Amino acid sequence: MKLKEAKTLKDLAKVTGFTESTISRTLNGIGTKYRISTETQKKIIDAANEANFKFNENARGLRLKKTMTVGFIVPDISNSFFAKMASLIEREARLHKYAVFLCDSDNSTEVEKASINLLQKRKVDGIIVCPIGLESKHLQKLYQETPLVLVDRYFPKIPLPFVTSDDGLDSYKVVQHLISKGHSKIACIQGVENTSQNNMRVKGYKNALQDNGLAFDSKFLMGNSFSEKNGYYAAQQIIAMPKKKRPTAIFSLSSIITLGILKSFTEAGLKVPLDFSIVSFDEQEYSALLATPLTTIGQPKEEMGTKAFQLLRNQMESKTKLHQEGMLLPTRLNFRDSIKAL
Amino acid sequence: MKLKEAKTLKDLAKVTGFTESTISRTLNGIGTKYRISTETQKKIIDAANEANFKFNENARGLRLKKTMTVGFIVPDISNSFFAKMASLIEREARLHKYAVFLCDSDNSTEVEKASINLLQKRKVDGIIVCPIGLESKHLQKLYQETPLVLVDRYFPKIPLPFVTSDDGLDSYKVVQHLISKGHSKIACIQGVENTSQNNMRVKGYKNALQDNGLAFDSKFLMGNSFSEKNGYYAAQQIIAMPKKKRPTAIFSLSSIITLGILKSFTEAGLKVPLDFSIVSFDEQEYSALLATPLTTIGQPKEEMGTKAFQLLRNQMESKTKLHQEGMLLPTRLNFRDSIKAL
DNA sequence: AATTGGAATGAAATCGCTTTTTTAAGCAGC
DNA sequence: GCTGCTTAAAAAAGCGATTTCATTCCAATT
Repeated sequence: MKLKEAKTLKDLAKVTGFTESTISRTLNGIGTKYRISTETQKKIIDAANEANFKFNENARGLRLKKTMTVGFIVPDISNSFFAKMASLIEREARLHKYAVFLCDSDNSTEVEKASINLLQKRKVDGIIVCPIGLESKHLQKLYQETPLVLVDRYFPKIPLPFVTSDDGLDSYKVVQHLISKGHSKIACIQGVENTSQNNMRVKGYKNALQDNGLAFDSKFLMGNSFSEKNGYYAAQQIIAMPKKKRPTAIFSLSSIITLGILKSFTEAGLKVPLDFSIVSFDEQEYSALLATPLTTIGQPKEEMGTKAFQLLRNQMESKTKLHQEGMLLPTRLNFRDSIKAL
Repeated sequence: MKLKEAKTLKDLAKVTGFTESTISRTLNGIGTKYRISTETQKKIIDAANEANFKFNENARGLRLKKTMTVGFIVPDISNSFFAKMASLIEREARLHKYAVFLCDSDNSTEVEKASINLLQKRKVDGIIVCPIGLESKHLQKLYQETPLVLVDRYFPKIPLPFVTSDDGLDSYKVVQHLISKGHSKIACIQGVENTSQNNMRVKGYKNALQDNGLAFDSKFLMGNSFSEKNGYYAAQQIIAMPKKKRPTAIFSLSSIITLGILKSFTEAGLKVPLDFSIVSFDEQEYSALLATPLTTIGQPKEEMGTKAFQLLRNQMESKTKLHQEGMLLPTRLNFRDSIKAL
């Protein structure tokens, strides 16, 4: 065996004449602790460098029962909201020597479950999941076995650690703002009903109406998914309403929905805020550059990613379950030109 | 040991009274081939289900020398261009039972190298990388050892498999279009110089100028990174030029750069296409909805992701190196209102 | 002279799985 | 009664690490 071909500790042992244990200790930096002479250590380290030796992390993981890997499950990684979070989770993981498995649950609870299964088979040390949000049993079960943190969406009544933004507050504020500008017929185009984030936003919307003496009109709470199509069709419905009865303002619960709404308006030749005022959740790089700069509620995606990994790391490294409720980070309101005073 | 606590083959062996080999064979679906009686198999399968048994894929990977994992290295996952590709790579991988390690190289060749190292230690079966693009030696070395496919950026003179888009053609066409509309002073705001994609685009730009009898003016080839800042500052420079000498049209080599340009214009109170005509690389969901709907050259990101994984799978499963040059997929020109006829 | 103790390594078990090699039992054939 | 063939399953080796427990050598102590 030539030195340059040494791929494993065994190979290195054969070539250098020392045993696997000695080499393992040396390369793991605990040689001195085990009284391996400086001379021997130098020989081993030189040989390892020469051979461009790399540990097999799978074998280590097997032996150590710690793989230094985590999983991140998202509904749709092509959505820039999740991509931004992924970016910071990956970075944080990298800085702490963890590798990240990316799983796209494709907006399906079934795929989400399959992804969890996959990650467990791979013995990840922890999992961050942005759940679809309609079911939680499988997540509770998961939490019995593996460190877990939820991001963005969570389950208010279920004790699982989470990091998300406190969407209700600015939802309330922005709807109040619309009202103060003279709007009384305000539509809300929502995403997936009964998910935590949707609920918080809708609650803010309803409370603002109520506190200002406006009746909630269920016709004006529209839509059913965080998709462009949803916004597109809801906007068409709104356009089709009799002019006197239709809303003058729209509160859109996600940037993707907003794109659909805007597309619909563009096709119909309608202008913002001339024909409709718009407020949208989720600030994007382009929000200020659209035909009409949008008033938005921005979420701290980056911070959410960072914090989520930190919470996960706490669990992974302390081996204790966190029974804290989780973290609610503040959102940020960006006022722009998409609101008309009536 | 209780059945429900059985986590390993050994545990299952203890509980059922059969040996690990028999159980392994049964659960891997090759029991019959090894003449394990139907009765025994049923007992084993029932026990495994009852225990909710999951194979340890790390141990399997170690033994089989095949981990069913791949790595995907991108310069910046928060960039929606790469996120879209990631989405399809993940999907394709999932359908073929591979798990995906996501590595963000943070636009740094050093991190790219570290990521490769990490993936090799984890014994991935293959790697897809969108390289930073200035260095290729480490990739050539990698290709000696691991199946590899490059996406988006590649190295024209180096025989590594790649999938990318043929950006020169539409670059040429769109610049020609600008010229036909009367523009003769056309700036090009580029990304990272000497990367394949940048080169192709610039080449298209220069060729179009030349073929139309226009001299290439190096003052008009500006910028140095695929970032918003780059677009922002380049646009400021353009604005600062004496009005008679400054370009009337801008060819931006990425959507991120374009956002910077638009921000700059907005701040200066300049309008597209009134003050400047713009053409941008990379179609986005919002391209048609901006203050002025943009003329763009769209790349087939999804197809690139899919094809990249397919090419990788070919290598992983045939164990033969591909010495084909790679794939160049066509781009798509979307004409919109951001060009003024002079 | 025998024992002790520290320094420098080595041997062997183990992690959870797959696979090659063996074994054991039952029955047919001579 | 022995050989030889099936059938059914067990035993053991090995993947590449880590770690507990030994071993060897030699100087110092009793």
